[in-house]
Amino acid sequence: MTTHVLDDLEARGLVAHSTDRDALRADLSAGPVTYYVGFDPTAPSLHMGNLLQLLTARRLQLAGHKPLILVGGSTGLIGDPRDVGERTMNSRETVADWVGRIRSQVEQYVSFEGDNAARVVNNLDWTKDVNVIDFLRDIGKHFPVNRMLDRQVVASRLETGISYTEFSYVLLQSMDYLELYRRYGTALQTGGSDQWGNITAGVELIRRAEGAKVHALSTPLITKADGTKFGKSTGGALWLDPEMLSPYAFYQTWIQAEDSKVIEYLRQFTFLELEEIEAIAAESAERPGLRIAQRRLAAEVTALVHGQDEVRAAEQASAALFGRAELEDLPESTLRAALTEAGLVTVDPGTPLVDALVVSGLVDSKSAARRAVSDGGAYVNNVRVEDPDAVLDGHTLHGGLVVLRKGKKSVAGAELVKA
RNA sequence: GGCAGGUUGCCCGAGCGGCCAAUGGGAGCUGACUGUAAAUCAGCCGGCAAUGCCUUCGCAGGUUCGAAUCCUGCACCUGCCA
Repeated sequence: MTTHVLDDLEARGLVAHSTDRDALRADLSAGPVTYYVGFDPTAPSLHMGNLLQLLTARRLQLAGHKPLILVGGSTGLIGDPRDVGERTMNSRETVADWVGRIRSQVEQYVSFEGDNAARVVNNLDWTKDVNVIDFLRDIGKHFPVNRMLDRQVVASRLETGISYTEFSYVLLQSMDYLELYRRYGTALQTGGSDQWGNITAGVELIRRAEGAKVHALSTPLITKADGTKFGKSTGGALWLDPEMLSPYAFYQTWIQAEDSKVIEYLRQFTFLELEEIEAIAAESAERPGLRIAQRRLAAEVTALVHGQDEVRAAEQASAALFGRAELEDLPESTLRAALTEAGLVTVDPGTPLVDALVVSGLVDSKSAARRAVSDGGAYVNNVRVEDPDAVLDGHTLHGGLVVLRKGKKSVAGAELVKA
C-alpha cells in the first residue's frame, strides 16, 4: 500500500489547515473524491503562489481523485478583499481576456485523460443570470453579517473602509462551492491559507443549504528565511507566463533559494520522492558549496512550468554566465544563446556604458547606472569598469557581443550593430 | 453638525521661512568575505545635458528676495464633543 495522499501532503509541508482531518482521510480512502481549487483573474498570468495550488491539485489527482479547476470569471469582476485596501475594478473585457489566458495556463498542470479526468469550470456560467432577489433569499439568508464582520480581513478593512461589493465576495465564492457540490458532488476545496475564510464559508453554506458535510484544505504561505513572502523576482511577481518573466529569470529565482529553505521548496514544488529529497538534503549539508539542492529545485520547477527545453537553455545560459570559464572560450552559439536568455539588446558601437546598462534593463536610470559604476559593481565581459564615461566599442566577443553585468547576479547582453 | 489634529521620498517617520532632494529606521542596490546561500562590516539609495540644472514634501492658489515649513480654499484621514 502506498502512502495516503494526506500523509504525503503533510510530510511535504503543504497542509496549513483542514476541516475534520479524520473524516477527510476516510473519504479520501473510500474512493475518488471530486475536489476544486479556484483562480481569480486578477492579472494576465498566474504566479508562483497559484503554481503551488495547481501542483497540489495534481498530487490529489495522481492519488486518484477528480479535479475541478475553477477560473473566476465572475469573482474576478468583484474582487477578494485584501488588507491593503479596496481593489481597482477591472473592465469586463479585461477580466474576460485574463480568464482566457489563465484557463490555458491551468490546463497544463492536470490531466484530462482517464476516469478521474480534470474539468475546467468558470463561475460566470452559473452567476451571470442569477437575479438579485433569488441571490438574497437563497444565498444571503445563510450569511449572518455579525459572523462576516468577525473575519480578520473584514475587521481590518473596517478601519480603512470596504465597499459592499468586496464585502459580498465571500458569498460568491461560497456559492461556487455549493454549485459545484450540487453539479458534481464536489466534497473538497483546496486553496492558499489566505483563502481559508472563504473556503470554510462555503463549507458552512453547504451544511446549511444541503445539510451535507464537505471538506476544506489549505496550504501554508510560502515564505523566505526572514519570514516574508516568497515569490518576488527582481521587479515583480514570479509570473508563469514566459512573456512576463523569461524562463531564464524564472530559473534564476529558484536557483537563488536560501539554504535554509531550499529543501522545503523541493518538497512543496517538485514531485521528487521524499526519500530522494532527504538524500539531496544530506548531500547538500555535506557540501553546501555545490548548491546541489538549488540546482535541482530550479531544474525541476522550471521543467514543470516551461518544459525541459527551457531548462536546458536556462542551465546552459547560467553555466556560461556564472561559470568560471573565460567568456572568450565560449563558442559564439553558446554565448549568444545565454545572452538571449538573459536579455539581449542591440546598441550602436560607441554607446556609453551607462546608457547600455539602462537599455538592457539592468538599472532603472542613468543615475543608477553611474552609481553602479562608482560602487564598483559594473562589469563588461566580466571586467570591472570604473570609468563612468566608458563607451562600448572595441572589446567585443565574436565581433559584436558584450556581456553586461551588475553586481554578482544580474546579467544582460548587448550587441553592437552599426545603425 | 461643532472643535482639534493630520496628509513628507518604496514603507515607517523627523523637519515647522533660507544651511532641505529634505535627519533617522526598514526595504532595496553595490563592495569585502563566500557558494548565484546566510550572517557580518562598509558605501549608495529622485531625475538629468551633473561642481550645475530640473521635478518632489495631499490638491489648487497666495504672501515673501526666498516656502516641505506662513495664509486661503478643496479633498481625504484621525481624535474629542453633539
